[in-house]
Amino acid sequence: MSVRSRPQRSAPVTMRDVAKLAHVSQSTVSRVLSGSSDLIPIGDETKARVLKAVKQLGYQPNLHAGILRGQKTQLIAVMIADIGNAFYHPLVRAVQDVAGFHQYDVMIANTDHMRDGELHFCESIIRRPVDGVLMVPYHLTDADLDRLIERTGAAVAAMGQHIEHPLVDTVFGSDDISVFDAITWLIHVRGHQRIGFIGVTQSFAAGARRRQAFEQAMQQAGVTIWPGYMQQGDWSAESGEQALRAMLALQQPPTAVFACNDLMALGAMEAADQLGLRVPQDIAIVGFDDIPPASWVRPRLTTVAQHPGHMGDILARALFERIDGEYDGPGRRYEVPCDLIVRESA
Amino acid sequence: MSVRSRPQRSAPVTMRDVAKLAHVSQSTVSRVLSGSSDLIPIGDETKARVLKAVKQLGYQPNLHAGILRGQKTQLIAVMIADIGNAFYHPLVRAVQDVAGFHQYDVMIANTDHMRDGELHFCESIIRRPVDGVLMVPYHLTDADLDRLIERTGAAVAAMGQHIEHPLVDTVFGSDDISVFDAITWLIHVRGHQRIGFIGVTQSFAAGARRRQAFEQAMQQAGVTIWPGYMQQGDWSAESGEQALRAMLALQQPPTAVFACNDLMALGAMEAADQLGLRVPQDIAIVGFDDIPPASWVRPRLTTVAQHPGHMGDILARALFERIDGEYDGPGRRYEVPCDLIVRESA
DNA sequence: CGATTCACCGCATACGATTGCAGTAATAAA
DNA sequence: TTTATTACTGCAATCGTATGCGGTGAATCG
Repeated sequence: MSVRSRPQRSAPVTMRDVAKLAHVSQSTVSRVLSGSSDLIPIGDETKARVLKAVKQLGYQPNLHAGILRGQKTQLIAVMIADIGNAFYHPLVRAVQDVAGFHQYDVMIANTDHMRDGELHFCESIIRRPVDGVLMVPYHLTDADLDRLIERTGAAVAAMGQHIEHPLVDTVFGSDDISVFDAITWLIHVRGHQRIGFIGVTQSFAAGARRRQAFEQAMQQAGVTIWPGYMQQGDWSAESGEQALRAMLALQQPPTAVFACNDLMALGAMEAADQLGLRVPQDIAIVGFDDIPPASWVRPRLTTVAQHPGHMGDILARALFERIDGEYDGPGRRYEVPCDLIVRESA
Repeated sequence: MSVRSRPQRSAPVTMRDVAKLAHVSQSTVSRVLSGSSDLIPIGDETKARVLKAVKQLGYQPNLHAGILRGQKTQLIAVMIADIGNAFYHPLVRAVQDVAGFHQYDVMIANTDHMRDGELHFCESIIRRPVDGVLMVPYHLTDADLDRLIERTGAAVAAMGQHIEHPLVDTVFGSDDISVFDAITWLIHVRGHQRIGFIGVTQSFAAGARRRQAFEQAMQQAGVTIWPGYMQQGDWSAESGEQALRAMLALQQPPTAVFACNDLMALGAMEAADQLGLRVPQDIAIVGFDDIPPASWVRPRLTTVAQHPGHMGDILARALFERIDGEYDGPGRRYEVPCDLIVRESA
């Protein structure tokens, strides 16, 4: 090859170029390529000439042109909180795989758990409409989704129990049940009486739900929640570390803690280690999510497994059913159960 | 709000709608909105009417129309091997942040380390041209990149020492030097003589380079590499586990191993643990990358830190300098040094 | 042999926004 | 009063593709 030092963007190859080379009209090229030659027949010889010209010029159709004409964008958008959180990787990966199977590209945006980020995402989609949107919203309301759907006509699938829009398919884990079970297990099987909770702001629906499940489990077992036992983090490992430190500074520290996600649980383990406490003997720790590092640390983290990969797969398939027009009924709700994975940290 | 059960995608609001409402022509609306009213003046009263109509209809310009006319796509594409590998997260995140700052959306594709995947990515970009491409290619040649640039006119930035296209900006870590140093350190400071290597196929430029650095370090120190000490994985934790198992099954197993990435090193630690070996007393382990879990495991992993976030930032900034036309000279090469992080596993 | 049918192909328009060019009215200059 | 200038606005072409409609030549039918 010869690498020119400045490859002038050679004028892009269009259908007209192909047409000229094949001595046919541009419409004929279009018909040959789009397979509509079944309806409006094209001579075999002509077809061959066109195909040859296509190959010779290396013609690739320009998607943008078709999009303007109202065709499919062959693009879906994914909104998550933070690509840096391992919880989203299997989800994103599953979505990308399903999309790839359908010949679709995937746009990804982070919101950092902020409503502004989520709204900004919607604006982006209105400016650049896509065929489908797959999201993990924390703050968006059904009204926001309604606006999005009305303006863009996109199919929408979302993760989260709190989404109830009539046209949006949703998946969600049975996290409330699982939290309840995990706490109950901590009390009755492991014999803990002083249990702390590392949660997040109530503005996260998932956070509020898990906290409520925690309180219910405690109450039902007749175990009291001591002051200072309800700490708040921001989903990050660092915040988990701080939260546990705060609890351990109490006069009567808990003997076990439940963290709303693994990252915070891992941070808590770090704090325990630094304070010279043994896990689980001095302080038992239970996480939520079951991200890979949970089974790499020592002691291995006892946690509740969600199945983000599976969830992403379900969501993506549902989304493409709508995009492909195979389904257009009311929003479907898929619940995928979580599993308590008992390892060594509790 | 009222959630209709089937919000008919209300006919999208176009400039013509705005024009009609404001009793002006569509071109006038365009001029008001695109700020070109500085060159071609527009009456204040007219301008106000247009703006009011825009707000009233909630008009948002359709990006696709402008794109077809040769405007910017406001979109960049990112190609990585696997979003599931923690190494790429800071990189992707940095790119997304820089892109967001420039009001750009980001498309992401995985190649799973396969050449087919990389080529498929290029085809996608030719079909849907973007303003910029940021990639971590393992197999793509300069010729492939040349074709990509020629066909799409996109600015390209890549990670990898082996990319030398005259129009592509590149970043790369000084991984060869770091591997050399790490091995030398293992020999002279830690006193190891029997050192194993967990690498990958030679078809990965990075793999070949690190392996060569390993061999050079060994040779220069006059330490022999025993048969069976060169194992091959596929970058995954599982493969690292198997690789160490294979080495430990040798009659004379190594006392230390170097793994080409942290995932494989973590897998090796897992294997050591299962075989009842103490790290680092029985077997020392050194990784490469310094992903977060490296400092969560016990013993903490000694590893060579690359700085993917920093690299992504550099690459993204370079890319946007080209996109914005602030730079269009020859490809720049940025080297960012790696650091040996001594922790507890070696 | 004239009329109908059919196979095949091109013309022209539309999608939504930008922009060169032209046009109109009002004002300024001659 | 005529001309030149300015301030403002509209017309129409354009990007690349899909598609309704119309046209042409040949074959078939009555």
